[in-house]
Amino acid sequence: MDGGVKRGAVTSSQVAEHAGVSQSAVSRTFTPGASISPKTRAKVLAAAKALGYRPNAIARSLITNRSRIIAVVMAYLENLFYPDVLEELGRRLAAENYHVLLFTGFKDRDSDPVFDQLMQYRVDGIILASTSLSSDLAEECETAGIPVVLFNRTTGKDVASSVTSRNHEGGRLLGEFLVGGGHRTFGYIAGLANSSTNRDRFAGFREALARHGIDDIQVGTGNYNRQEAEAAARAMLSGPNRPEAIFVANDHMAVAVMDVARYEFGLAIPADLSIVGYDDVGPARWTSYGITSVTQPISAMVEATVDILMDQIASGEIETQHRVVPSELIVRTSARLPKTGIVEVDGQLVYRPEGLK
Amino acid sequence: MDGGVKRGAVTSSQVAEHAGVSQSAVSRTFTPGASISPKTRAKVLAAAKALGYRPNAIARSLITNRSRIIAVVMAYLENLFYPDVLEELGRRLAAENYHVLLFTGFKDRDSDPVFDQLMQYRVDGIILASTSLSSDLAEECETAGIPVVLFNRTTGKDVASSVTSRNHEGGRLLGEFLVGGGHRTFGYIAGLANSSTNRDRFAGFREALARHGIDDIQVGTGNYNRQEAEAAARAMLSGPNRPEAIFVANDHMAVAVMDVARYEFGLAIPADLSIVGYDDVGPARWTSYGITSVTQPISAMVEATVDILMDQIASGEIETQHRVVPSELIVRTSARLPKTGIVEVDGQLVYRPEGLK
DNA sequence: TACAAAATTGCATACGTATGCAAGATATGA
DNA sequence: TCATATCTTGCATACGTATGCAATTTTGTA
Repeated sequence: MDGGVKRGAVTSSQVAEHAGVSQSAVSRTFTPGASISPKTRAKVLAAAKALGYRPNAIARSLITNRSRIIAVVMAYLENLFYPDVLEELGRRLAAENYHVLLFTGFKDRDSDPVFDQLMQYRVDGIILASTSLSSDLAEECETAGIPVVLFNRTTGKDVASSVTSRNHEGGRLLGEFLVGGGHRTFGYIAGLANSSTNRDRFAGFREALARHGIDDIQVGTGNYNRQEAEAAARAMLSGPNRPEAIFVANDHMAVAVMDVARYEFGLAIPADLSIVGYDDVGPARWTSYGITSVTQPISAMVEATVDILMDQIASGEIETQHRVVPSELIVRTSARLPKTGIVEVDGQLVYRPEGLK
Repeated sequence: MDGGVKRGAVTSSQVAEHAGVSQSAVSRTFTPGASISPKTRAKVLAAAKALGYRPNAIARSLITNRSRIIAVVMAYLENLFYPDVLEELGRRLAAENYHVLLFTGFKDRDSDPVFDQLMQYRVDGIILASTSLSSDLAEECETAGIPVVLFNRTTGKDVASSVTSRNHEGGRLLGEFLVGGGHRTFGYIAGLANSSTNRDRFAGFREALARHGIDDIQVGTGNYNRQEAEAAARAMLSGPNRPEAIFVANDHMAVAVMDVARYEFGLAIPADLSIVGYDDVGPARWTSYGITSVTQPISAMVEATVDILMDQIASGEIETQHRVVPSELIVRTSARLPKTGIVEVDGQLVYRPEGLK
């Protein structure tokens, strides 16, 4: 309630006065490529240092119409895959001199107010890593000229760019791998029904099994949630026809399923039951689990995401792109092995059967 | 390169014209508590809706000198404790109508450029959850009037507010617990040497053991890093005097240590070796690990953090506060149990020995 | 040395919003 | 009904920076 007390906020005008130059000169000193002589530049820098000046990004944004802020929407971070992505995004965007405005910790259905908030900050781009985008919101971004990238998901319509890995192929590989390992009965613990990853992975899996004449797959639903996955595992394992192998739609759930199988049902893995997962996330690599899993190459996916954004921001043109990065089946100890197709790459065992691809 | 093409950015003036009122009226419509009649307010809202208007938070910040942005600095997210904190922060700050500008994915020693960046956005507050603050940076925040909270760490000097849990007491509790469990030889796998959490936890632990006449503790260093923790565990377990119990400075490392003990040394836990950790983070609760651990109450810690910030922002006065929230030793299966002191609370086993506290 | 070309500088203005102030409109009370 | 108090409203200005333009200085060339 005091108004004009000095709040330590040094302005370019103050620096200008202190250096005996115009405000323009100060601005040009901090604008790469602007026309400024080394002499005055030095004077300005000295004055800036003396006063502790930092350019005000807010004021700059107002006039340049560029905030250098990217909104990242990630409803939940429980699955370590997403923090890993976030960290890599932070790194890559910082390298481009962009910053991350993070929206997390909300229920998925409450994404509209979130969207409202991020639009108010005139972000230069939006990365959606957990929420789908309703098509009218996408349209609004389109007319507002804000590039949007769906990360690890796609929508049927061509409303926004997307970056995914080859989920269909990954599912197929896992199917081949399990059939090759001699399993005869199969289960699938699904992720969110309306997510593209879940659909694609399952479709590929089913396709592979069908190719070997297997059409019967027991299905449970975990919705990419630990507890629901545990419940689904209990139901599946206590049923009359326990499958010999289970594909769990991601590692986050697979870990939970494995604990249930081992400690609630006393099953040896992979002797009594094979489990495979997806994402190749941290815990999957830990010795206790050692989950055979399809890797989603975070670095490549993030790189593609930032690529698309930088491209669209620079050109001003928003034409949706869809990047699909390759992935690989990493072989560990949670599933019985096929006789052929396993090769060693960079010290890791990888499944690369002949004649697929 | 085109300049004035319509970029879909609707301004308050455009809304004003469309509604037949002044720009001031539009501003007042979107400013809670401003003087505006219901009639014109309705007109404005209608026009705003028709044009798809959203107030420009950037321009607003420029004049109000409030960005409603909180900078969160978290160098790495590998330890699930931090994503959990982040999610809760997102939730709590959103409730206060603040937003999170996240800085992550950088090396700890590169924090100065990070600091530079966040100061440019005139953030209303700073939460440091992974980096320590050099005292001159703290001073700069002080003079700039920006509140800073150190999360899960403190510094010796009183340079910034802090929120921690009772790390010293937690360490002591773990010591008592292990001694009560009949262990006679002890190891400690340390976190970062210069972190307050590491110092406090170890000091409490050592104090408890000393009270029982035990001064000899084998010490290895994991630096809160998985791989270093594994190496430290290997060294400690292959030494001539393998300890009966190991306190690992956080769960993130404890999980790794446990895998090494079980699968590289074939030790049964807790029969051959007891392990206790700290944080009570996700994986600690998974059946495969079941780590006996001191909980750090994320919700309470985040609440305290946001409290401090809101308080200081509202008052404009920055007097450093230090909040210490209570914690509890959660008993699971990774360590042998003492005969007394274990009680059940909300379906969880908790260690509450008599006569400590 | 003289002159053209290039580089540098300051002036003035714009970005989109909030807000003090005075004028106008409406409500209140007798 | 009128005088007074309370709301509303629009005008003008400010926030801190970037940038087109014209004026000025420096550089290059003959």
